[in-house]
This record gives sequence, structure tokens and C-alpha cells, in this order.
Amino acid sequence: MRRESSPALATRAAAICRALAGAYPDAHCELDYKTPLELLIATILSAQCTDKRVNIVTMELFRVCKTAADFDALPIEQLEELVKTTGFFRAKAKNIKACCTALVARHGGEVPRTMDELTQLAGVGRKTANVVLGNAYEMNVGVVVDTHVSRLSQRLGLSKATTPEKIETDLMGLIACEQWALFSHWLIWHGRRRCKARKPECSECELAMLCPSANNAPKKKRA
DNA sequence: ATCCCGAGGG
DNA sequence: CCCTCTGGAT
Repeated sequence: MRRESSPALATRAAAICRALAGAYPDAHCELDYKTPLELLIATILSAQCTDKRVNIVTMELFRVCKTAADFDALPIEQLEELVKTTGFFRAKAKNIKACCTALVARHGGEVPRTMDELTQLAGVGRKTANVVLGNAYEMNVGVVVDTHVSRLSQRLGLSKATTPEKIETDLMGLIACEQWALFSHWLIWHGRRRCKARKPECSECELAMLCPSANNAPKKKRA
């Protein structure tokens, strides 16, 4: 397959955005939150866990703790018990506690608004930081690249990179920055509903005409 | 069995 | 760079 010219790729990316906007007009963050701290904790909890369960646990957590100082003061055993059903509970509890300790010690109990400060927090990588910045703070700092965004970006030919960092850079060059947060939600929604890891439903896919990986293979060979 | 919006450590 | 952490949902 010949390499797509860069203007052609940008045009196709824009068309993909339009198709996604049409298919998922209400795409949004499916983690429930009312404050940046709630979203930060919810996102830390979301690794290898369904949003539905994260939302239940986040609600319970914030019934017990309201502020970063409250989490900082909560015994680790109690935190582990509270987050147990989200999986990786020891690591998540430890990270949440260390994270909140740092929020209190260095940020006046507030969730910081920069990539550097966020990624220095325990349990917070670029992906989590981008979720908080893009959704709770509505800042276009980067593109959330999770497992869905990686997979779909590759299938759609928007990036050939394999690391999340490189994929993010590629996407930032292709998508208008006002759409970065929305774009992630579109791909995540589409990745969950249609372009699944195992059995992508290409025959039903709204993006098939725009996707180099679509199973466009003619069902029947023409005579 | 296989999947779910990762991050840290060796 | 790969390995590990971990439980619920389907």
C-alpha cells in the first residue's frame, strides 16, 4: 500500500471526524464526576475496569471522603476495601493515597492544571492527565490515548506508531485542537460499540468507506 | 475464556 | 521493553 500523502490524510481525518460526530452526537466522558478531584480518582480507578463499576465505587468513595485531605487521612486498609471491586485494588489504593498526600502537600489540596504537575502524581500517567485536563478543565493540552484510541487510530490509518506517546503526537497533528477531547470520546465510543478489539463489525461500520482496514472485501467475486 | 478508557517497576 | 497487579461482567 502506497503511503498516503499528508494533505490526503488530513482530509480523511476531517471526514472521519464528521462521520463520528454524526454517529455519536452525544459522546462524552462516561465516568461520573462533579469536581476535578472526582474525575482524577475515577480515572485512576478506571484501569481494567468498566465505567459502570467505577461510577459505583467513586460514589461510595466520595460519600466517605470529600477532599484530598480526607483521602490523605484515610487508613490504607479502608481505602483498599472501598476500591476492592475495581481490580488492582492494592496499587490503586496506594496511588490514590499517595496522590492525595501530594495534592495536600504541594497543591493546596487542589488538582493541578498542567501536564507536568499531574503526571508527577502517583498513579497518574499521560492518559489520566489528559482525561482530567480535557474534561474537568476543558483544556486542549493533548489527546487521550487509551487502548481504544490506539487500536482505532491504527486501524483507521491515522497513525502507524505503536507507543501511546507517538500516537498522541500524530493525532494532535491531524485533529483540530478544539476537538481533541471530543475525538477521544468518539473513538472510545466507537471502539466499544462497533470497532471492538476482537470482532470489529466492519459491515455495519459508519466509517467503513474511510477506513483502510475495513473488510470491504467483496462478498462475492464478480464474474 | 476474554475483555474492560493504565501505570509502575524490574 | 515486558511484566505485574487484580476483580467484575459477559
